Amino acid sequence: MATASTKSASAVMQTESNILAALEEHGSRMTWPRRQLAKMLARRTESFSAEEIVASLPTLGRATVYRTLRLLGEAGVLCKATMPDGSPRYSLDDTSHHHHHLVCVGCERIDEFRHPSIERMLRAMKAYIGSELVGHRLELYHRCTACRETGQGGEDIHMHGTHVHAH
Amino acid sequence: MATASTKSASAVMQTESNILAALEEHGSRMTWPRRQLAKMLARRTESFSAEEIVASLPTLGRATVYRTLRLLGEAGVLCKATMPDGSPRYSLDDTSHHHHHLVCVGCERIDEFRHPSIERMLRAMKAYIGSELVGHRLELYHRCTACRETGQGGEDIHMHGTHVHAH
DNA sequence: CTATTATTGATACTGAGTATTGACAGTGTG
DNA sequence: CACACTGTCAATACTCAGTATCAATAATAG
Repeated sequence: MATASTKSASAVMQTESNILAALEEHGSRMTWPRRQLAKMLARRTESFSAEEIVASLPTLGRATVYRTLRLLGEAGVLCKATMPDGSPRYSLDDTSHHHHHLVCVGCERIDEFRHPSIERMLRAMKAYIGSELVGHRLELYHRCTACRETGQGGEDIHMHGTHVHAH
Repeated sequence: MATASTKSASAVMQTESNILAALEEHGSRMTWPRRQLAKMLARRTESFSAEEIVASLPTLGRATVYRTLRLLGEAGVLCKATMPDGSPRYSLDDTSHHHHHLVCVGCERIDEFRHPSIERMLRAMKAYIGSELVGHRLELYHRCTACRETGQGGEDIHMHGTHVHAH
């Protein structure tokens, strides 16, 4: 378990070779730009935006970065979470199983978690809604213990209609 | 209850004067552009994008449209939901109470709902997560009965890493 | 080694807004 | 009613988060 900030969520470290292996398994060719990206991503411990990656690898084209991030998502080693303001943020992780995001509004750390109460809720909703449920989106926003201690992320959460609910 | 597509969710109709009253109550001045917008929105029964409104009211500036949509959100008569692909969609509704969105992937209709199992789940998560929960985001995607009958929205839901989970 | 096919980067585009700014309009007070 | 004081306006330009196009090139299969 890599995180000290919560007792419940985990963030699986991915190594460069891990990432490349996943890509290969997913049926992608092994290219220099992809190796560059894997190397760069493996070094990151925090979440990041796509543009940060674009900027930090100026020899790669934008399209390549975005394409590869999508591939990594499909390959199950990268996830894309939505911040309270709606902006996307990526993070390396084992995304091959069903899970949800626990996002810190202070440091933007993204953890994954699972909890039976969620599956239970989804089953209840499935029964309640008359029609065919085809998907769902759930993110929980919190202030991790580290951020609470340092006072990070204490500002009001900007939810201007985006339907991020306080409480 | 306005909808026939599900038995559980409701879409409250808002009239032009309703909308303007909410704006006024929220402390906004009564201006011609806002009246235009209210009139236009009151006619819409389906969800819409901000750009659709910008295009359909060419005498108003973009900024005015976006600003006013935000105000309407704050005033509790408009909500902004996130589609499976991450794009935002607006819909008139009574958003003054805590609720979530039930979005049809066929016709993009947005309904609001509430269910005790969700509150129960959130309470459980609050206890489970060690840290301070500050917000959450939840949307359910479904195919409404009308769309199932007409075969709309049967295509695969594009969730390319956005963490919209099937099942 | 060669043919096939995936991949690349450049460029330009879309969608969804936000920032800036000078002009103008609504309103509250005298 | 006049005036000042803000709130609001439209235009413009900008950001961020991608996607589309496409000709050139690289990876791999046979």
